[in-house]
Amino acid sequence: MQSSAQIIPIRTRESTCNECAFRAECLAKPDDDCPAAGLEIQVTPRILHRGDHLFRTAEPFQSIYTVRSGAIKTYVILQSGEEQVIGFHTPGDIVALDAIYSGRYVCNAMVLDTSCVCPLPYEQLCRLSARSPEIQSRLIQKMSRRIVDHEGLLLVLGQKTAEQRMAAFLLHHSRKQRQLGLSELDINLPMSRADIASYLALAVETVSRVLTRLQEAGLLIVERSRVRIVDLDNLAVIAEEIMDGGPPARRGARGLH
Amino acid sequence: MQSSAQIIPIRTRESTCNECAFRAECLAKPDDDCPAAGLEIQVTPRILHRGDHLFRTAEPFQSIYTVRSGAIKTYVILQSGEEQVIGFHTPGDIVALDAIYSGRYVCNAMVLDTSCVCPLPYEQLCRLSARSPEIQSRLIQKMSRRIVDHEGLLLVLGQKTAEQRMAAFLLHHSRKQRQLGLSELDINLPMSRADIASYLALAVETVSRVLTRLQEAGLLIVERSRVRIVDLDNLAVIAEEIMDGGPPARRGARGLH
DNA sequence: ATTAACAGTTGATCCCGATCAATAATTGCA
DNA sequence: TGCAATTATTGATCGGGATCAACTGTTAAT
Repeated sequence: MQSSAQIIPIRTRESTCNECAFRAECLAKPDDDCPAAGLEIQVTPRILHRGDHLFRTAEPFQSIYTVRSGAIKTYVILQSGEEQVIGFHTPGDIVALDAIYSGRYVCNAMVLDTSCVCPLPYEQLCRLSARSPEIQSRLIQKMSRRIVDHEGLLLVLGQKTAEQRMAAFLLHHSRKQRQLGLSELDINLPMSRADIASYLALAVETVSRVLTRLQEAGLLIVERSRVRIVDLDNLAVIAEEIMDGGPPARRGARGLH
Repeated sequence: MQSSAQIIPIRTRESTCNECAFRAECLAKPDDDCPAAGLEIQVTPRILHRGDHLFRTAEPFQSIYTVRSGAIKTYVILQSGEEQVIGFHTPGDIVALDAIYSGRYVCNAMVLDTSCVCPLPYEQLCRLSARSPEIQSRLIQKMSRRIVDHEGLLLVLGQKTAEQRMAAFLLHHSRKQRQLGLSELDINLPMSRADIASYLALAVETVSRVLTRLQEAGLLIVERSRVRIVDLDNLAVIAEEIMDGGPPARRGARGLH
């Protein structure tokens, strides 16, 4: 369990690990029989700042990244030259799950707000997860979650009005913040209106108008890159509860109980 | 390597396995040292017919399914009572990857055309994949692929016109058929216009009109549930190449070589 | 064959959100 | 601190696709 030289246990000594995607593996039993004990992986957390790129399209795929703090957007450049936002990633999310398939990054990943990420070299992660059913299960769980989220987003983009999309978007962030133990009413939006518009498939003007309308309706208060939710219930009514499939899980399916 | 009683090797004796998602594991070296040799899992292929349900929303999650032949649609019922199609699944696809996260099926899965599927009990698959890096890698690969596909679809729904969506849809099926060794110009569409409309977030009338328009433009010939592509290149120009991330892969990332 | 139920096509109208245009507020930099 | 550049908001117009409506195959049951 002793780590030598540059190789340190996945339970890195850096920062709190509270929101690390692999927290349960590393911290569930903080001091003794951690499931990953004895399994080693090189994890060196990185701090990045607004505007930094984590990786860019077509670069060879090396690592996936767990977001520990901050916010990251992924996007592609369309042949028209304009940027298309694919997703926003906050603490607990894993970035670059879509790169595994092709072996190269298919998005650009740009930091929106000072962030801490843990690069997990994919080759090493594979070996680790081959030896630890918990970690294997957790990775698959995260990927399944991403698929569920995408399906929810597909419904939003396909069937919902501008107001419903915005409501669903805010609600989604509200729930994520609650999961992280933060306020569910005080939403921080580190991305620009243009980013939100692109992500929700709306025009920037529409995003602006809808926010104004929701504010006039007394559902929320908009203040630059922060939104205070006043009436969460009615916001949920507008969104009509289609994003997010439901609460976490029951049977984690990590090997038979 | 001998299988006893009901437990048979994953390399099932049924049908050809040509399009089985785990084909490479089972058939790469057909007779001797198959990577899954010695690892056992209960696989009993099932035949289903048009209208049959593979599973329904909220049923407890037991198995994921690999599609070996036929076609299956997944859908949910919205609170409005109307059906929303989530996806179409053809040979080589895995159904129910989104159920892993929550431990219950989040979609209904209905058979569109006589199909053969292999139920893979998830618990068993986990144990198997914990012992076989190849199978673990292959499952993760499939999940990553699904995420990539969803991202492509998000772009289509978010940014493309009715004509572009239809073109992208047909192109997607064309490519899938080519991968399966079938004609890339003679597309079979076992789903109804309503299914296509729901999936592409269009009205049924629009699907009809767009198909007519594409036919009048000489790009294809529509004959009820079959579409003959006449001008594949220009169809691709219309779709503007955004669905599908690109060709398969280079480094499969199955343990470092 | 008859007919009912359904699936698909075609036509006419309308509306949500895109686009164009102008202004206002922020941010960054000298 | 002020000016330039960027980002956000508000207003006016327009159009793609939804919706409503009518009609035309297709299939299946008797």
